[in-house]
Amino acid sequence: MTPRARRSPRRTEALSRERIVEAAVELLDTAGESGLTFRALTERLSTGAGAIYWHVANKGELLAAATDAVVAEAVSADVSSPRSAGSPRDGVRAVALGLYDAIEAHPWLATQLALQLSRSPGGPVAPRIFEGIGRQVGALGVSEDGWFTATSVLVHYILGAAGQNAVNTESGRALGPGVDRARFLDDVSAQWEQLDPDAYPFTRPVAHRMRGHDDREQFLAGIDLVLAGMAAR
Amino acid sequence: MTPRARRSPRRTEALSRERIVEAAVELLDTAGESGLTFRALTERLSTGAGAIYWHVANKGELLAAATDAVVAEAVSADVSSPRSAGSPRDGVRAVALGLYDAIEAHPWLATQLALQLSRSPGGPVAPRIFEGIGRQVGALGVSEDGWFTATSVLVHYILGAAGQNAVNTESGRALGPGVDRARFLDDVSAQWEQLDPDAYPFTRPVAHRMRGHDDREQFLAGIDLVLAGMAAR
DNA sequence: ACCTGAACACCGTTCAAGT
DNA sequence: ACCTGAACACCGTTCAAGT
Repeated sequence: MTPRARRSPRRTEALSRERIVEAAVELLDTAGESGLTFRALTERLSTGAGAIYWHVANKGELLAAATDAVVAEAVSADVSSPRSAGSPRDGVRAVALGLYDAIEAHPWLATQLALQLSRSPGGPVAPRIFEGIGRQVGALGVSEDGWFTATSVLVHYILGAAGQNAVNTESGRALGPGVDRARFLDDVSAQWEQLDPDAYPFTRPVAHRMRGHDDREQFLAGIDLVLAGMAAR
Repeated sequence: MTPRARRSPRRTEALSRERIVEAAVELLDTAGESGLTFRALTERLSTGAGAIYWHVANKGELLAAATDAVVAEAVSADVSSPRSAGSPRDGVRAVALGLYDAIEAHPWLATQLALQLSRSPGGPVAPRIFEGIGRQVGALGVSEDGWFTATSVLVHYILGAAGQNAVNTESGRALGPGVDRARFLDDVSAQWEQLDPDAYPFTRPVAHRMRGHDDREQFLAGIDLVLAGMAAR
């Protein structure tokens, strides 16, 4: 927590895939998506480019590994949290908020998640999230058919909504999470309010709903809607 | 439909933003995301790089414009289609399938949509889709509160599910849409079936649901689930 | 087996110069 | 106002050479 903890990487440690992925996450967090370059990475790890390619096939694989590492932590963290000890519905909420928070903490995650899922759904990220959500949904006791559909809808909604609400500053978040976020949503709201009323008769009147606060509450309302649909089958 | 229709761009026409965007879409369709470079674009339009920069700020803006152009067509196309003349539920289905098909026809669209929405939600793409879906949802007659939430869930689900099911071959789709797609889903299914049973007790048993066919039906089942939740409020 | 780092191919963007 | 195209800065990746 000290301002300048760990400056130069300890050169004594040997290079490994884990250390490379760890450095990549740190670089993404501090310098944004455009900050992750092999040159920046070699400097941070005080090594050569070829050394990284010995452990990692290419940049795409590195980004996939970084995404998976962060998602794995986010999904597993809340599974047995005290909050999920409540109703099954609370369990779904807990995992959803875990992913929501992870995207808020790592702005690059929204984009990478979307890239990962659309470009290589066969990768490790999709089943990990699916399992995290599905585990909670399973506790609600429905048929396999309803379970699969509900979990699919929840996963896509969570990733999409959290991604769209994430402040993506490209150079890491600037101030505290609350401050930035409120201004960001205000901006989007203002832009939606300036839409042509004739072309956007439905969207314009609800633009104010994005204003300022309670995007978490709105996010959870969507989850409740899906759960209600599941119960109604 | 002839194999070699329009080879060299007619140099007589003046350059314009529309022609550039049109060429970008064609390039994305035929050569994939990595095929869209300013060099390929200048060659296709038989012009210089600076000429493009006169009409378009940078590559990001060009990709946003290409995405918006395709989405605008997809969303508007089905709004007054004969199929949406049925129940309001059919209207939602029609717009959803319109976007689904657009992503299938333009594999790069899934990625770009995700990038656009997560990186610049203030852009034109988000409200356009929101309006397209919301218009249909509005016909179902619910309170503004329920309307906003349901539309949000639907939009994210549609984009996420369609994106994940899209075959992304990076160099354009290879064969007919049906053939490729079935094999693609089979592959993903096979990979999910090889997951560790202990770590994935919920996901592995439903892997077979991705096999081969009827992903459209599964897609629509998710939409019905949301609509059921809306009615149950 | 693991690492070095110069070299290569390629890309987005700029800008002095033209019409 | 609109276009040309060479030049620049930067990037991912390779590979002969080292230990």
